[in-house]
Amino acid sequence: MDFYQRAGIVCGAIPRGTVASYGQIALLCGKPKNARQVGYALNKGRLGEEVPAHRVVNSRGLLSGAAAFDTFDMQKNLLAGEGVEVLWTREGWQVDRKRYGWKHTMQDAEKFRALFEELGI
DNA sequence: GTGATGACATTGA
DNA sequence: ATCAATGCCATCA
Repeated sequence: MDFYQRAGIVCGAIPRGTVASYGQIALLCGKPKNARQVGYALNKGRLGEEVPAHRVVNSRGLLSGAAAFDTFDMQKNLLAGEGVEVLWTREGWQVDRKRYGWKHTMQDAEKFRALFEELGI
């Protein structure tokens, strides 16, 4: 499904040291309602090894916790390695989206849209 | 085809 | 702020 190709591209475009939400990815893929599919795609490794799946969190900045990584705290460690603060809260491992959230611009969205059209996906 | 599942999001109490 | 209820939609069984 082309949605997964798009998701792969968008995830790969998340800047180092920032995180993006599932909904944000879905939105940039042109499918605002496919947040769940983004998670599904990342889980099965459908997007390939080189895709930085650890930079994707939910709308509240919470890490998945799912063992899609080798160890449970792998995602946290990868983020910490990029300078992202990951805090242990009542909810779980969490990052401050105000500070580390990817603030994509309108131009970014347009760029992706154009790219997808060009690739026909 | 039908129904359950899920790394989600939003809304309303 | 917190929690429950809904909506969502591509996979799978």
